[in-house]
Amino acid sequence: MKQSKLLLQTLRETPKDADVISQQLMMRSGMIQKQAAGIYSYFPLALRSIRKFENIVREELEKDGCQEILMPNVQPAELWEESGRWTFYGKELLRFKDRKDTWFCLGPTHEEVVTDMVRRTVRSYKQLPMNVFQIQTKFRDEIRPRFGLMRGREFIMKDGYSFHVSDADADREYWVMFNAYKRIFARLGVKFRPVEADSGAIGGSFTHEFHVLAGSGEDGILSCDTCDYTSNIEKTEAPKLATQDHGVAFDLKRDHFCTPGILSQELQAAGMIDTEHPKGMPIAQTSKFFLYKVMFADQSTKLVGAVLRGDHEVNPVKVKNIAGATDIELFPIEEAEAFTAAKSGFMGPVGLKDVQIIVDLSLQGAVNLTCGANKTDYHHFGLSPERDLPGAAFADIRFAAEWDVCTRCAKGHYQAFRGIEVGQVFKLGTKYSKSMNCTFLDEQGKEQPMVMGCYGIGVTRTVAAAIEQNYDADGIIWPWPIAPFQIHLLSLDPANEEVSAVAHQVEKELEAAGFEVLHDEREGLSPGAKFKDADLLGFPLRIMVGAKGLKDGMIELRDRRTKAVDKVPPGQILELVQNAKNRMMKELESAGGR
RNA sequence: CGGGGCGUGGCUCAGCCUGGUAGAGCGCUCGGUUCGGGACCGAGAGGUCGGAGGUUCGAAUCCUCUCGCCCCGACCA
Repeated sequence: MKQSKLLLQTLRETPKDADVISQQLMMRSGMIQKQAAGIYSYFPLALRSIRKFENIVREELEKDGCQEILMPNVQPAELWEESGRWTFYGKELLRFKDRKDTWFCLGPTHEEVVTDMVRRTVRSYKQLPMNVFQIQTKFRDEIRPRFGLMRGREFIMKDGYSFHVSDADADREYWVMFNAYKRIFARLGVKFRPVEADSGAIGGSFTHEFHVLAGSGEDGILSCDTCDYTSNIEKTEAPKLATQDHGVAFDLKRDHFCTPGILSQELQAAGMIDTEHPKGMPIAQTSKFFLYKVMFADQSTKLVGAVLRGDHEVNPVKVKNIAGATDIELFPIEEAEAFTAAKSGFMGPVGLKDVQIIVDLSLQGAVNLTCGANKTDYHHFGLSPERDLPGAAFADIRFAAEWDVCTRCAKGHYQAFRGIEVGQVFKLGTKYSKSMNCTFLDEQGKEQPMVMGCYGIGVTRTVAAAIEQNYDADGIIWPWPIAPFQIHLLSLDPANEEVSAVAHQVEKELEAAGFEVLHDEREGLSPGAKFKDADLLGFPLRIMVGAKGLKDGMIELRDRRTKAVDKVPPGQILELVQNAKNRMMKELESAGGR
């Protein structure tokens, strides 16, 4: 492919509205252009990468018997009304009317359509299980699209759905897909982790997210350094810490400490001074308190108070799940202050009415704690949650932290990573099959709802994530399997006849051997400019043909990642390229996840 | 949706405070000299200054309204 004819404009300067690396590099390298917030055009280079990744996905899914289908982007409201999501899905669902005044939406996901397809086609247990997928453009009208392809409104996604006669069979398929995803991301050549995640209010079901590891990732991940336990920090089980020795329990001393005007936990602890604590309280002997308003599926609400050790962080997702709620928000500060009759910083769990109190596990059995007195500027001392908070539940509601002991193996410690969520496997159960009446006849001739699973991969996000993990100061460093081209061939003196002849010969030879070559034969550009462009585009291998090298009968091969250069006569370049490819593919095998 | 910021040739930005009829660098075209890490000289093309209204003899500049975009907080692949 001749670069002079490629639809491409590289930029020397970073467009000002690009703020993450992948977006900056994809815009500078002419791969994408923004059309509107979160909506991009893909140029040939980008599309080549996307297609390559899609094909990896296809190949691996087809190995497990998944069938590719294509569903409509524009979906009738009827189906969404049936599942109940027309009202529940919020504003991310872009809705509009056609000329006949009928409501439609742009598909943000396809559970409704696929369930409709299957219920109209599958009648018998003999036709199950069934696993179908599509690779298609999705639209979600995100409140705040950002980070280029990482969180667009329009994006390409692989979504797959499976249908089963039983829960057990859905579980079996879940792990089949889990392993298929591991193969897919391993082939991509990126570092990744399958991560246990919060399954939300759907309840009982388990789910894994697949994360590409990158410092810029939006999600926190904790991974045990000894066993396989890896989870989203929203979900990571926090170990119960040993109860600390706070001496012999005494009664609750009300309004014991006065730390006026001091809000932060550390300063408060330091300011809690009495004759026995002239230097203030240790922070682990203080407690902190948060009031949440939780909402349930039937739209009712309730107040929940969370009590934690002063040096721990509350995890609202855990609080929400323990309360059995579908949604949670911090009780607005003014309302909370009115409710407790104390300013922020001095609220506490003692004596509150109509509040469900949940105490973190690490405070179970603790005595002589401090807590807010529900009186501005004052704290109680001597709190014993089990004694002083009747009706309180004890549960794990704190964020696990790096170096906490793993709850699964009790040996290892958590290590922290940042991740970009690129895929998810999820057991749906019968949520859609029941509401949409997607049933089959079992061996007894009895009608049963199908058990469903769903499996997503953000295709465009994955390509962006691969860049987030593979770049340097000069540009992208593509992993071989999804590089737009594998080889960048630079004619440094294209007007020189010998250079041109050799370069075209090399191009032909490599292409004949099955390699993808972009030939930069543009005239009138200095070598330096071509080098800069080549580094920016970041194909794994670069071949340089110049008059200077040919004087000695040599052309050069350079590795984008290591910058190592080999010189050979043109006749040996094919062999050298083949060796380099083999080496890179071998290195990829060790780069993947576990 | 709340808070903050920005809209000026394809890209990055100056000019705005203190109104006087639009500028630089990069990119692009043509000619010439260069040619191994973003070369140089000369000549060009390209902008209703996001949009509408207002103030004024005169608005990129001041006022009002609007649209779009970006960043920080609750959703998600």
